[in-house]
Amino acid sequence: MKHKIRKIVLDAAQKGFENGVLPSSQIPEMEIEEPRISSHGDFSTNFAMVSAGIQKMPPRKIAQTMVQLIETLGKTSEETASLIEKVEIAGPGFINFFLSKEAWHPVVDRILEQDKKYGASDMGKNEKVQVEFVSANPTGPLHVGHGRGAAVGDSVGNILGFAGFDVQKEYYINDSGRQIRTLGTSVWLRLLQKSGKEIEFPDDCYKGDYIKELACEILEKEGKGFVQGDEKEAIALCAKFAAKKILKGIKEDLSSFGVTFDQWFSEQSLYDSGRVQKAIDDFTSKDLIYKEDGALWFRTQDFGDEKNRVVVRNNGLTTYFASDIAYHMEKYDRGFDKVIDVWGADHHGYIKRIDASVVAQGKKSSQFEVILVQLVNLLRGGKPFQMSTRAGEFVTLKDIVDEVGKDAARFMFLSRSYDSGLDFDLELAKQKNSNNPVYYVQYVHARITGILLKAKQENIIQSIDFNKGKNLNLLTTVEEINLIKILDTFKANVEKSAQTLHPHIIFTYLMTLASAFHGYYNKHKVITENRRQTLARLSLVLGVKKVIRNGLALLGVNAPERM
RNA sequence: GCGCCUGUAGCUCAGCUGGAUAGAGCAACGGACUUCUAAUCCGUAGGUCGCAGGUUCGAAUCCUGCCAGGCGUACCA
Repeated sequence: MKHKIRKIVLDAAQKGFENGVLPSSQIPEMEIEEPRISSHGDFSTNFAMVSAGIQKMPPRKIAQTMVQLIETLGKTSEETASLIEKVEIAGPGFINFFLSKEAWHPVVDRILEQDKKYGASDMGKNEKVQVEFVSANPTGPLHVGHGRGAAVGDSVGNILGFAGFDVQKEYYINDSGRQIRTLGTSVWLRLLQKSGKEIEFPDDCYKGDYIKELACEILEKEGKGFVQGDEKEAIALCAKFAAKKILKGIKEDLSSFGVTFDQWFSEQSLYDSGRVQKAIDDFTSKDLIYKEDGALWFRTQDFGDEKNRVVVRNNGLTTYFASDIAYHMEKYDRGFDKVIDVWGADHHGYIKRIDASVVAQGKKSSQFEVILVQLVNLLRGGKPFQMSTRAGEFVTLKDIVDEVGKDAARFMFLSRSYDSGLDFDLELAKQKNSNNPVYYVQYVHARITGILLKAKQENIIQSIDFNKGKNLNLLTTVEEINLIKILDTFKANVEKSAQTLHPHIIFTYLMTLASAFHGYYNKHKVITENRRQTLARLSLVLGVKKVIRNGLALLGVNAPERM
């Protein structure tokens, strides 16, 4: 609807220039906005104010001229005439448009026709985008923080896909390097303890109970003789076994959280294929890497980092940064126009150096973006939930999904901007009332399904799903027009969400739509004695149902038929 | 010290590519089920948009400087 209004303004301005009532044909940046206050119309533009300088006329004078031009336009264009009820000038020079009720009715038809595609956009122009998220080390189960990252990454991927991007979701497995060796050692030591050896468990090893369980499993599988074997070999075996097992658990936990990946990418494969070495050689030949104090340094400082960073330590081992460089090179080689990494906020110090490596290989800084997800504060009944990472006790993602459910958890994670820290209250997420936003929105879907089922039972409609609106001109109450207006903005919200990479925009939108629907539901009956009006209202609520479903799908939340 | 994020109602937060009287939920108080699901709705009350300057016809929104909180500042991952 907004772009229709914009077109009318542009046409009018053009006409004004041709007629000589406006001295300039230049069109400045202007806004078409939806005023908060209904007395300011359905749409409003600041055209007159921002044109004052160009036209060398006072804003209100321009506005007056424009109103006349738009009225003239209405006389020649039937579409414009049927769209606009009246145009007013207000305040310092706002031009306010009041639309006719009929102008809104086609929106319902569009929703029913487009169904699951309603709200989709071609804004991404099929551009190839990769979203990499979670990528937790396979050294332990996923915890709450990973959950938020998973929800955000998955959702951003969905939203970008819906907005016309060609999206691939990827998980990077850190299956190489020190922490995997530490994992192996941890399991090995627990295993030795199990078999009766007195060993002090080091502080820098993983302490969770899952390590002990893994040790038991290996012991059972390999038999008692295993502890007598070569230690180095045994640790390597432990590491491999544990990492594989843990990764399997991670996959399961993510899957029950509704998150699936298009690709799981192994860090080790970058070493095996020689890509890490190739990246180092490549940068060295371009003098981007130099040797100092026995280590190899990448000149990230030349790209705005605070200091240069080590890629190969003086003991000959590569740092994670080295494989990260190779990994990001590999991503672009796969043809992605844009690469998005979702990281926990505690990693923000890494942005500059990865960005440096991206720019150093000739990509634009805008082709790489990091979504920094702020930390989660876990609460229970309003009280902070202390987690002792040192003792290896923490609340896992699985615990949360088991306790509050996938939908509630995901909705909660996506309810706020990831720029802000998030309080996640387990008690609150479990409540099945208005304290818990997920039910508020899902309830709309269930309620509407109930209405449609009843209408079908009473033979008012043949099927609870149809793709053409009926008697839409009978939708005339303020609540109905208001609902349609909200439905109309869905696509704009999807686009904004895709552009800013902020899923909570969809959350906020769904809450607004749900609130408008519940209000309507309590004020008006859908099924009434008036059959024609009933059909009109059924069309409208079916539209609401579809938009709720589409929106929830973007967040990875189910839309239940019944609750 | 430096970097990133945050500061809006008692609480949790939207709004931040500048617009006309700053919103929602929770909590508080008062109402609405003989009805298509009350997991809902309606009403009342509640704000120096951290502080101070600046840009602008117009600033919660942009700029600068402070103040406060979180996180980070390794040849760790």
